[in-house]
Amino acid sequence: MHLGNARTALFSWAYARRHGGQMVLRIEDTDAERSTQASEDALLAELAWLGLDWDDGPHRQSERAPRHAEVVASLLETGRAYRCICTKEELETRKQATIAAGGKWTYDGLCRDADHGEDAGEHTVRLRLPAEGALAWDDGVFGPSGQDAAEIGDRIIRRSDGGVLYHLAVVVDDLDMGITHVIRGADHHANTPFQLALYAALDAVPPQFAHVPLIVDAKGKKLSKRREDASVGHYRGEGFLPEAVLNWLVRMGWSHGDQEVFSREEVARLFDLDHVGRAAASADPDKLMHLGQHWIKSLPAETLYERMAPFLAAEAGREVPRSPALDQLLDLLRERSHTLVDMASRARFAVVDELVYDEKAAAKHLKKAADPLLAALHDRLAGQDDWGADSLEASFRAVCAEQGDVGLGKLAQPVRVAVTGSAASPGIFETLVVLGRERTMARLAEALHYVRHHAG
RNA sequence: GUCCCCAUCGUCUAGAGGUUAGGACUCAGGCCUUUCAAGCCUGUAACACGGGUUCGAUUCCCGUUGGGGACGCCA
Repeated sequence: MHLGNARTALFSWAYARRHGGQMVLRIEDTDAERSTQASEDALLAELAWLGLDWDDGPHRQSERAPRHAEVVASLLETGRAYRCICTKEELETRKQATIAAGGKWTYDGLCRDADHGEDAGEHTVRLRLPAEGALAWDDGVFGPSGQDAAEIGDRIIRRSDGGVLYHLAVVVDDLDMGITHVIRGADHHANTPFQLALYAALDAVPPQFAHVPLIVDAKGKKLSKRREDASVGHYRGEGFLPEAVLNWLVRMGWSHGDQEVFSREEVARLFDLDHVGRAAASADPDKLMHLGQHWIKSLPAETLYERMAPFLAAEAGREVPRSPALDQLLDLLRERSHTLVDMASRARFAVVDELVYDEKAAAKHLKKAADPLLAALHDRLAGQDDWGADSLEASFRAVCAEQGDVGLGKLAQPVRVAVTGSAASPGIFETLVVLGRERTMARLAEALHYVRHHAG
């Protein structure tokens, strides 16, 4: 699911929730080429992941083909639509000629009054637009909008293969499903007048339309569907929390004063079309990073474990059961992680058996100079009963004092590399507590061996 | 090309005639400190341009420029 679609879905959902309405999910799959079962499954999965639920559906537009055909037939019957036998090639030729002559092209109406019948051979069906008058509406975001009917021209509503076009299908479906509010991307703003003509031809009252500005890339261009970072699934895979992605999306184009952080519930309570802006917004990955961290920090321990479990398992190569020590570790890590992937890699040292030292970290901290410090600490801890953070700290400080009154860092860094393999981790005492006595002692011994045999 | 839309820090935005133009992200510096973060403090940084209207325009109007969208027998 594209970021733009996701945000549109979010706004629609929020609007419905805020106003006590019903959210209807309809999949517009009349283009068989682009609509696959896989794409539909992905869409539903992403919606669920974001926590956006619906009250009705999913409906598939493709299943309503008979109804669409029926409506076209009745439009033909009443003369509000007509058969057109102009071929694509003829149309293209006339269009180019018109443009070359400096004119503006809309369908020239050649078949408009020709009254072609069912026996016309291969033909399309066009909607007959009023010769004059405006097709106007009051947009929920853009305000008064509209275009003269004469500028639009009679457009095709049924292809020569009998399939119906999107514009006809949406209008019929929205009418049949009793849709009262349509919130969609601003790329549809210019399509709305034609759809209004369709409502008029059907003697129906159109719903309220609100067009939300597009999401563009860093260069200001419309997000291409081919860009992998334009999809919700991409961020999900990166380990971002759905809470973060939703928060990120809702702030593109919508604001609520100075508030930056919104839970799904708050969005449902506060969302408002009045504060949707009109300018396109570009998606800023840095902001997502920040929100990612914020939401990881905010999750309850239990939820955090549930979200982390698959990422932890991937890192460890096995299921990692929840335990008090793991919860403690996750708590230490949540402040410094932007994504679940990030956090899992930081937790790696505690869930694997074989530690691999980060090359640079080992070169810098596991040097000969660390030997006496590490050895003294190892001996001292071997005789220590209390494995609490406070006693560990006392031991560290005692070793530093007796080894020439060195700074704590001189000891802490080598130990950090020894037990986590990395030069960066949570506080060293907490880290040792989480790791437990046995593994700490083993890793200290290994590091000592490394210092004596590999270090330069 | 035609029609439509948009325009406040690099980015997301607040602002709806009178503000030291606010917040957030990013960036820089500082504090804290056993590392990495987090947190706290400070700083850099914006009303595209030109005309009006007005005692007074970021705010209203017009134009210019720039950007975007739509112009399909796609959705």
